[in-house]
Amino acid sequence: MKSSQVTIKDIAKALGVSPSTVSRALKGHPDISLETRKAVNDLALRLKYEPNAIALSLKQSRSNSIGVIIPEMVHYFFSSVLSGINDVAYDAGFTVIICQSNEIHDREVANVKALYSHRVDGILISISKDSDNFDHLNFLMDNDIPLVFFDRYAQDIVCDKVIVDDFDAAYNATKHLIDEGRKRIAHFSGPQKLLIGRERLEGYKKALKNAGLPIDESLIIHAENFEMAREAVGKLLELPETPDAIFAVNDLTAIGAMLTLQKRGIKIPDEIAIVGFSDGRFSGIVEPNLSSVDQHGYEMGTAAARMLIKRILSKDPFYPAETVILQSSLIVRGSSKIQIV
Amino acid sequence: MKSSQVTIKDIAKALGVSPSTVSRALKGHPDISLETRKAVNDLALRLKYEPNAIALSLKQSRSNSIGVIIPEMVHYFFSSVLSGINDVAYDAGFTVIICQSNEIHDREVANVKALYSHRVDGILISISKDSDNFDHLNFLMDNDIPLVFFDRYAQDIVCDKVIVDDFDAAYNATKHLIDEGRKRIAHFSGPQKLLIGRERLEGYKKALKNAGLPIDESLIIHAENFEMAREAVGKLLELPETPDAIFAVNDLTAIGAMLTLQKRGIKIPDEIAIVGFSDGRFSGIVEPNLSSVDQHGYEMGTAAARMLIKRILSKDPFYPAETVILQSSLIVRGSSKIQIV
DNA sequence: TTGAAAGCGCTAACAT
DNA sequence: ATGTTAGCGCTTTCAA
Repeated sequence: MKSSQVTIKDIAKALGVSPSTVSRALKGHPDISLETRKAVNDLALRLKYEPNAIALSLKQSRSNSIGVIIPEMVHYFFSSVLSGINDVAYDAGFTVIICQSNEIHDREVANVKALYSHRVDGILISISKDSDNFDHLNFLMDNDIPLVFFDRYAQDIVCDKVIVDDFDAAYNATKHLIDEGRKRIAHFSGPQKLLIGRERLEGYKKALKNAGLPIDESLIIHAENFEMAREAVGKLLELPETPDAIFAVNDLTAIGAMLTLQKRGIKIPDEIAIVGFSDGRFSGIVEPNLSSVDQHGYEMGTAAARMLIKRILSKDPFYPAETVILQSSLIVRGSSKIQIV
Repeated sequence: MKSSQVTIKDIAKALGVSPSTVSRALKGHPDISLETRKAVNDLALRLKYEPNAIALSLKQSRSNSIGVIIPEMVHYFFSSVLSGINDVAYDAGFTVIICQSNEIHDREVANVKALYSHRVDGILISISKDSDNFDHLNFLMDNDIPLVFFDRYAQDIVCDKVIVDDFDAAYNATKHLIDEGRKRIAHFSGPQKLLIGRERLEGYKKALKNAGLPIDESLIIHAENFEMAREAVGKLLELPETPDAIFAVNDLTAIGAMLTLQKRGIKIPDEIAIVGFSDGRFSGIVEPNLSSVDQHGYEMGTAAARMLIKRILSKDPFYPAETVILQSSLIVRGSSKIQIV
């Protein structure tokens, strides 16, 4: 069977009616007689007719598709977000076109163009690290393509966004350690160029301040990957007064710290408690299990997709931009809480 | 600026020429005078004209987009594949519509319909676990939509596929352990319902046989997750003769085994060597680092996308289905090789 | 060198 | 209850 794909015309011709009749019958228009309706639908089924979404899009200037631009998809957090977006879009009858900027600004610009060319009804974007020119996003705004940021956003552009409260999350993680009786809490900090790095550091400081604990700069060490964490642990242990807890900017550094400490015979959490910040699902593979902040990537995806679709369907062009701040949750596991047996 | 999006007509009107002239000028058609060409292109730039891909698709019955159906995207291997697909598609000027079947057959069917409706030029699919009816895929074949399987495929459908040689990978991993002088090698096996589970088990057995080693069923334990691995280690250690190596069906179980063994004071790799099978990037976070099989997800994605695009662009409907078998590579790290210092 | 016209598949206002 | 027509944005044959 090499039939070029079956169209409304084919059905019309076969039944000796006009294309418009078929179109109406297919969508159960009440004007059409039950008889014709049945004939049309039966034949459509037999011929496996599927509507041509392209033609529909052109006609209605609405493609029922949304675009997503993401820096990098091989990443637990981002792929979770994508998954959430996909599920919501699917339920709402939208298809999702996903572009990967690979953290390259020019590619992000090209992605925007491609999505615009395909006349997506809206775009979800997490901007790439090296983006500082946002002409491409302003172009979308000028052309009334709804835009929603998730996780990373451009400060100058007024539109919907979904972000996580990193400050709050760091504050809570640190406070948890304080509540557990820790007094000298170290922080492995992330890149201070990135907002998340700064926010997490600030949340940590705030928690100390609130608890009346001193901020000791020698306890704050930049360590954003596994190897740096191992070195950082070395530095900490050389300190005249060693810490009794570590709040790490991500799970990888937390685990790096744990393993290094354990190798030196230091008991976790008894001597040093540890809390990470979730990039993945590492928490279960260390002993004791790692306490960590869950960033709810999937929920971020669903929230962002819902906002976008709401805006697409809204007729009101003036309904104001919203910001959703997702709370992350601290999952307390064995690495930070001494078991009372 | 609320301009509804600028079209060729707008440019034509503004310049007092016909739409066809604009169309031709835009693509540098030699018939059009240099003067007109320049005028058109300048104005297009000024007006930020972007071609309407929808209209183009309708006209040419070619959408320049491909669909991907994937069981689950929050997964290191699958997201790597997606990343590879995306990069190749991007370079070839195709957009990618990604659908997630969530391992649900009905959803996979719905995904196929949606992609067909959008008249994608071809589809890449890794079928969901519970699929045994393939009418939806045959429908695509009947309608001349090129199909390429990656990783998981339907045996009854003749078309391009890209798969990994799990048998071979398992064989090599086991052989490596044998070459390292191991004699009693255990296997943590995966679900035997899945092809990969069976293939990996068979590869393991074949390596033993080839080396003249006995196959001891008490050394083969079903263990597909972290918890099961811990229990499996318990069973192994109760054996009258304990193993001197473990080949695990995935990294998670390998790490579960490692940590449990280490807790019991067993030295790795000295007393027991371990090799995993890569689901992610866990290998670096244990000490010693985990030897593991790299499945090259990204390369699978690029290979599959290239096959599909080649077929889309090919004019020859008879060019026969191909199967690409990707070799995976064993990455030997500390968990299976005793360092000569 | 340029324009007019038709058509991709579908829908909707306007007939009848 | 159904048909006719026009048009979404673009390309392309044919004509001028």
